[in-house]
Amino acid sequence: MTTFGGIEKVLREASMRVTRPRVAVLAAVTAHPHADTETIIDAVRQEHPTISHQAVYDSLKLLTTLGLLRQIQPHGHIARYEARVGDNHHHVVCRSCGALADVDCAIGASPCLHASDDHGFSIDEAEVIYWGLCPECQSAKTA
Amino acid sequence: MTTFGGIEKVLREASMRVTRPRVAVLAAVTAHPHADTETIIDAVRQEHPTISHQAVYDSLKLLTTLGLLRQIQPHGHIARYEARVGDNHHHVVCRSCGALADVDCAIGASPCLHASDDHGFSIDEAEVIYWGLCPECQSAKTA
DNA sequence: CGCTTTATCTTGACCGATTCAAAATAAATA
DNA sequence: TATTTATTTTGAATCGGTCAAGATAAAGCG
Repeated sequence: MTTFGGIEKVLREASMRVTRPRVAVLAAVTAHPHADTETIIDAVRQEHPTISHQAVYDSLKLLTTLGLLRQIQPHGHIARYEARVGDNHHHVVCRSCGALADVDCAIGASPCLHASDDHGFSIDEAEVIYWGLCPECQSAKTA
Repeated sequence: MTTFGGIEKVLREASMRVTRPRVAVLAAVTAHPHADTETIIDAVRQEHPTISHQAVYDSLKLLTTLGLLRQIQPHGHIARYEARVGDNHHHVVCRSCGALADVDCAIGASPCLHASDDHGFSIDEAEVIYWGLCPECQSAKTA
């Protein structure tokens, strides 16, 4: 299986063990884009009821570090994860209900990647979050 | 005093009372850009030792809502505040130590404000966070 | 200016996402 | 299959931040 082979290779190259929790967490996030940690824990336990929440937290952190997952955490909301990585896309977040959707940046492949004055920082990523109201909350307000 | 008059006017226009905690919090954030809540509490208490942490939390939230303050909260870091608002600037955050600096966007006044596909959201703000390493952490790594 | 109303503050308990730590388990290697 | 040690399990702890009830003080009025 592609997903399987992918994670195995990445883990081994990083000298990390290929464990059930790690594989299950990657699968769960792939199946549930933008899910929060609790949702992922539940999804993982559908298949493997004995996996602890701690193992899920650890796996999420490791997979994020290795670049297999990406963490999204808008102000005032808990962490969410997605398996769509490396394509430089961004997110719209609803101020009212926290709904989240993917957006490709209007500018192109590397939007805003260069700051006008980087203060000596070596920048490797530009993260963009668009804030607004989702369609549901808009109509709820006018109603 | 400009700051004073400014906050009074904004609060009254919003039908909010002008209270000591609110004025003190705005002054503290102005004096300590990018400070976290605890730092602001300490600063406020230098002048007004009896102000509670709750009042500071409430004031920060209110002033942020009214647009007098802006909250910055990069992943894995606690909330910080700044009084520089309305000029559409962004931030660089150090992945290693959490250091934070202001950046004006390279693109111009309204960087990336228009998403390619907004999924029906009405977008009012595009927030950009540049991730990287600050000068200190860069030299620490090579050393 | 003192009185009334009620928004705001103080106090102190509480919450929930995440982390820590120690003992138990299982992946990798020989 | 046995050994090593990275990972996981378990369960407590941490810590920003929030909630709630009673006390206080801004704002408006006589």
